[in-house]
Amino acid sequence: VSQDRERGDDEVQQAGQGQTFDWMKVKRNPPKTVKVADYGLAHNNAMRTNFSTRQLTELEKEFHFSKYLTRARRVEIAATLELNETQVKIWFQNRRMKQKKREREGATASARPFSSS
Amino acid sequence: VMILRSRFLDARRKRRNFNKQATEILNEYFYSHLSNPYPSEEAKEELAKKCGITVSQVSNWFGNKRIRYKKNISKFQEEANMYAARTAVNATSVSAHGSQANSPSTP
DNA sequence: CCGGCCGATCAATCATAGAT
DNA sequence: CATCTATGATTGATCGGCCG
Repeated sequence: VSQDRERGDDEVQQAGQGQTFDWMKVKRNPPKTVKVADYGLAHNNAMRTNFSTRQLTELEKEFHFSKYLTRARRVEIAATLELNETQVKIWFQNRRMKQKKREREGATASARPFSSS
Repeated sequence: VMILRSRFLDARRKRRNFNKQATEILNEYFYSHLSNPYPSEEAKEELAKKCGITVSQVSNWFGNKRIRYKKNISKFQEEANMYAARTAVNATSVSAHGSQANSPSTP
């Protein structure tokens, strides 16, 4: 349950009021999304890839077919969609979490008449 | 920039801001735990109940709050002082060990 | 020892509600 | 009414822990 520890050092200048705690210094390492000599999209690293509608549609289709990937399927999908195997793996990972979240929300179908102001 | 920009416009289109009271509760928790604003699952559930929102929304709120706060601390200084004064329950217990034990319990 | 998964979170961005 | 800002939600990807 712990969190990321400070990676790299830097000092966060604050107005001298509240102190600067560790969580405020947390920095994520840039993505290593190697390759994908695509057009105007993510490159070697340090960028959040924007999946195309085609890729997302295909991934959704595959997910519907099977929530989990097999090595072979992952390779196939990655090749077809011009993505890294890691990206496909992560996409399925996130997709499963999303599914779980939706189920949880749907299950908690209690009366929730909005929050009035 | 290709066409096809129409991201299946998710549900994020019809967004509703939370109550002033809900925001009040969330900020109170956030600033009274500024040393470690990471509510446990149980704490999130309690906050969700008090605020009349879902646990996911509580998570989103804290996620956004944390990121935006550290992005520009000075911008929140005023708000921080306000809530800090409002809640004297300051816990500087970020010290050693990782024993949890957060929030009360089931009411 | 390694790779995949889970759960939580980060960080950037989207789209809208609200303030000016 | 147009414009700029505050804010809730989404999501590709990271982090640490756990497991086979």
